[in-house]
Amino acid sequence: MQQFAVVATHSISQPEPEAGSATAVVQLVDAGGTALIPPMQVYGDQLPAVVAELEATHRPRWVFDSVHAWYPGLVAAGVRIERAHDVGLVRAILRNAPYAVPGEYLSALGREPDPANAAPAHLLPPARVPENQGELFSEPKDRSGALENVLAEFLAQRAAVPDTQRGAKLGLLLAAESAGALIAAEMTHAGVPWDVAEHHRLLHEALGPQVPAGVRPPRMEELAAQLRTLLDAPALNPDSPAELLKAMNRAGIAVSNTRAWELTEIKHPVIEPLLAYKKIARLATANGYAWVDRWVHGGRFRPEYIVGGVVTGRWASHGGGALQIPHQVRSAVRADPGKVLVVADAAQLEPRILAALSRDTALAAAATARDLYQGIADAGFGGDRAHAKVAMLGAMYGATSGESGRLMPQLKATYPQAVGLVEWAAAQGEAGAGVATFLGRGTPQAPEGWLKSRSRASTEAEQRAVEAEGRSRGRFTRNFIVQGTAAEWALCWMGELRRRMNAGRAAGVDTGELVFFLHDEIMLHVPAAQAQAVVDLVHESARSASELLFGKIPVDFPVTAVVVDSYDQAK
DNA sequence: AACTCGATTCAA
DNA sequence: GATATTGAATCGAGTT
Repeated sequence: MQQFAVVATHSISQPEPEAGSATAVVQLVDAGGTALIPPMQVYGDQLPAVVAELEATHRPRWVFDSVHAWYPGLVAAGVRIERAHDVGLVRAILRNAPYAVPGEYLSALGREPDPANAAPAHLLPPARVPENQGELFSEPKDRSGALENVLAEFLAQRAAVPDTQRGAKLGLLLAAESAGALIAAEMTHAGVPWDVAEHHRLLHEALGPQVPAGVRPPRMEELAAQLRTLLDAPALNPDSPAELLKAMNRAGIAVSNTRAWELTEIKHPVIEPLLAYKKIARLATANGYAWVDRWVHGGRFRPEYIVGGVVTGRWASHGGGALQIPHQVRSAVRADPGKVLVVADAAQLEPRILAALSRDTALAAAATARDLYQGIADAGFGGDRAHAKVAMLGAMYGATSGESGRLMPQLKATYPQAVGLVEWAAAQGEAGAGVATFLGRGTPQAPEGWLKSRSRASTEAEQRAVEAEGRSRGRFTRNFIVQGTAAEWALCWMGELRRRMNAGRAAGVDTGELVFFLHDEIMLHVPAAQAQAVVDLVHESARSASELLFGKIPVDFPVTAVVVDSYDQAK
């Protein structure tokens, strides 16, 4: 019989014997919500011990209003749990899930504003400060955090998942999302191993000796002086695009912006030092000494992951720019002595996802090639891989013009099912309708009055604007089904991997830690002796995730996994 | 002083 | 006339 352990700050119906001193309450229930043991009042910092005990004896699925609020404290105390249900994350999915059972719960969700449309997550106050064990589990004791309410919403959420094939997929999504929240907390706790000395060395190499904050590093200052001379602008601040643009125009360089990739086209003595300046300026401001001081502690970079933070279901992140660790500094991501990094990524995940989604047998056949784009090239582009790739990316992103747009008919002729699916998704979006991922994560509702404003446009400029907006939403829905389903695949991949690593650990093998995740790429920090075993788990998990999602279909989802000492050695 | 916005560059 | 998706983060420059 499946059991659930609900964790909350307090209980309404079971006032504490010693008022004000209990810091949490835990209730074990069955699938119908019936209590299996009396609710347990937890005092002081005893929650980790209580959770560890129940996990060992009952192995329940843990129900939290927010895993992000509760689990980091448990992980810090050395406690891990196998399964969870994150009421908040599930609420966010059900709000827009087209296959959910309509009813009172969904209606209630529909009546309140979607927080996803509110302020970005990083602007909201942090849910919890995992610094002080004593205060760790003392939330304000409002009704909304009460155990009865968490349990009631949990049961409503279970009831909202229909007992159908679609419901099974939705249930998988909800479980995977919650598992993701556990993984996110564990990864933040583990941290990316970061070699500060190596980072400082490469900064010194590129920028010159370290200077106080606010002072321009020596190599940048030298280049700035060159730029001032070459542009005959003695007061130029090259950090100001506006000033730079004016100075360049004055020097007879006809540009309308100062973007690096456009400057590469221009022949002028100033271009080379300018590009050099931009390159190291970016390094200094985004990942320089200040970045290391602020974000690397105890040899670990610990970004916070925001599960489901992107509409498509991808993760967002906060702190240190974890979604954009530049290749320039990846040599500083270095395994501890005796350990190695296992870096794995899913090769050409999104087009393979499209093949599976659309059941396009021709595209599936191309996907049996190790290099999918070469497979497409050989099938319909005369072996021209570059053309095949831009055409495919264009189909998934919604390119209408340029080379990619011109290649679209050719691609559609070869893969009518696949291209037809993304075109259908785009049409849905343009018509103001929504679409859903394979497991059933739906797009948010188009803004109120969106269609109305389309028909009400009077002037020609207004008309053009609403048409552009419609196409924009079409590109969004077109990409949503692919990016969102790819995110589901990645979530299942990690979930499967975590399960196997936990099993290994339970059997006494140190399988190391997941330390980083980025869309279709994972990094593990593992004892060198276990590297090959972990690589095997990574591959096994990918196969398992593919079957978990799609069943047995003729589409391969190969992953590459390499064992390295530092991140720059991976691909 | 704090906030907002555009420009830019980084990532998958 | 042209337009590809999703993000994070920093800076300068203008605003409140």
